[in-house]
Amino acid sequence: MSMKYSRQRELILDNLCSRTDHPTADELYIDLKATLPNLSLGTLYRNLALLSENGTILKFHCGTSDRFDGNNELHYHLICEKCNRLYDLDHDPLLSLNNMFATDYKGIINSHLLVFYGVCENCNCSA
Amino acid sequence: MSMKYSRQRELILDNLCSRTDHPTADELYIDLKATLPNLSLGTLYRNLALLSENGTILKFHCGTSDRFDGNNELHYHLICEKCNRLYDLDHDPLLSLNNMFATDYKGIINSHLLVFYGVCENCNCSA
DNA sequence: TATAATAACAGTAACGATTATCGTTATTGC
DNA sequence: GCAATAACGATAATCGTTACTGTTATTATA
Repeated sequence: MSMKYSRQRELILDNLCSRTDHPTADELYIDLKATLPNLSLGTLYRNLALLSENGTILKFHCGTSDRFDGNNELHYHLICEKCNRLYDLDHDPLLSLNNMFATDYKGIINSHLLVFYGVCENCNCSA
Repeated sequence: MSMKYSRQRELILDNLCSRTDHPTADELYIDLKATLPNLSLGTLYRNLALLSENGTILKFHCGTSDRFDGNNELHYHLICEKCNRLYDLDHDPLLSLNNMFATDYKGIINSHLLVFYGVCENCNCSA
């Protein structure tokens, strides 16, 4: 089942890659309505699933819903415990973590997910 | 609103702490039905929420549902990409990660979640 | 140990994010 | 062009979780 081109998928990916706020499906949907007034929420979900399954984008669960990231390179996140937003953290990828845990492990370690919990700069300053 | 004792909560916690398979609410429910035939699913969810909010247990999202861990100390997990099970990894807590990322960060970092993706020992051996 | 206050319960309805279905439309290879 | 089929829009269904309601159990106090 090879992929066929679709304008909807292209615009979904464009939109996601142009932003760094890790939107939910619904947040993307609202924004995409401007350029694709007839876009169906089902189409959005289907394409987000396709794109995350083939590794083009990242998907992870945050609060009650999924959030998406157009940057599929290994990087780290902070979830603010006050405002529940999700932020990128600027740090080199720690590939050594995989090796560190692979020692003495009889399975295979391919990748990792590292999320920090705390208070973001905004919430910390305005507190 | 102080907590009152309840037999249901005690048995829920006992059950969760006695196992290492990180059950979903539903998996716990099935097991608890043996000792608490009248247990309501709402009661189970309410108590799991209470226990995770006060730090007695850990809750995290995995696949389509939440999974719970009776071990609330900092430790790490592996999600097997073949069988989708969740395993504990035996490794010292990396408190230095918090410090490493806190440098130059103007917010606050309290804790972290580190999950590895790969293939578990079982799936790797039987492949 | 009776009583009053209220946390917790069982049962069930509601919610909401996501997925599946279905008839139609668009893309692609021949 | 044309046939095959991936993708679409619209909408119904799913399912994990939460909220509601009247009742029961715990706890502190008299």
